[in-house]
Amino acid sequence: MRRDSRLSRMLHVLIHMDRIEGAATSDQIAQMLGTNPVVVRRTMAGLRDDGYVHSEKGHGGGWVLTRPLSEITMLDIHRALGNPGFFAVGVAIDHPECLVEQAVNSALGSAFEAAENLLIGKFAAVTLADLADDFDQRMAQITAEPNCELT
Amino acid sequence: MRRDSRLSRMLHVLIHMDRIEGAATSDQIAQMLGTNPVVVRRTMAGLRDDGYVHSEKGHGGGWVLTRPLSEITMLDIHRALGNPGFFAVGVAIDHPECLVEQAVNSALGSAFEAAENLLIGKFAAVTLADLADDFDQRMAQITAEPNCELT
DNA sequence: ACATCTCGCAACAACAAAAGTTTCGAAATC
DNA sequence: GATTTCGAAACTTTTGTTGTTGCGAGATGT
Ligand code: FES
Ligand code: FES
Repeated sequence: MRRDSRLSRMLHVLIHMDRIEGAATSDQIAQMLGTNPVVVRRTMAGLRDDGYVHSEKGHGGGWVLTRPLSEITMLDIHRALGNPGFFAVGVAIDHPECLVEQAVNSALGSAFEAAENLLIGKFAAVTLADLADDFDQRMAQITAEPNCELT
Repeated sequence: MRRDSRLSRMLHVLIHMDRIEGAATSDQIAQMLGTNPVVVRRTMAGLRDDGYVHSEKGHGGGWVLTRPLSEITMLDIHRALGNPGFFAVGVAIDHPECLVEQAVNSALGSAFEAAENLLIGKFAAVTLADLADDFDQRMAQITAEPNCELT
């Protein structure tokens, strides 16, 4: 089953945005992500609606962060993307009145609920500033050459 | 994103199989699941390969359990279905050498790993006999009328 | 003013994965 | 030998995502 990588991509983008001068255009971001600008706008629309970024038209326009990375958690971005379900596996509801199905789905459901709560807790605990710090540490260790337009 | 409900369905089926006389045909199971026999065979093939069920051809043939429910865990069935990934959300690998991406994916990856371990632990701890017991308790509480061929 | 850049939005096309269907064959029972 | 039932391959349908195209609106530069 194909995986939704929007969260990973958006986190990546936002941290880069924090490090560059001025605005990043949808085109630049699209190239960085190996996709096209319309997809970028579609994805970032959620972040804009939730107030994490702002978009500006015209010359020198594009996307800018509207608040410091320290005030955005991974969970915030997940929510801004529409709070998509984390799981590719779920319960079947073929016979809602069947007690076997109920017993099975209750066991499955509580396991997934526990896993989801764990994920939510972990995501809420990490700000983008934490990720940026992690990046700095990695950068300090090995001085690697970034290979794309946005450094 | 569409969810894989094979695990839920197979657990449901196996517990029913334990309660009926003789073999259950792919056709019967398909009706119970609201699908068709070919899909059932496809899905159950994994369980057969891992030795949880046996299939017999010809008159009176079909599927039978090859071991007691107490010796099968939810995790066993998940594995028998090809050990599909639990998550619908995953990391993007657009620029493997980008340290920002690495930092992001490390944070995401460790969260998913923890959640997956939690799920595996929970699934391994529940046998199908446990689910059947849960069913019995539900049955004892409310005496409901089963509505399908397999009671 | 006018050209250019950039986002916003909607409609459409392309693609991929899962599920469902059809068809044939093989083995077991009646 | 007829019938039941699984096994497997090929094909179609469905569904959701992603990518594309096209037009319009707002902002900036000349
Ligand atoms: S995409 Fe992260 S360095 Fe270019
Ligand atoms: S499907 Fe569970 S009772 Fe019929």
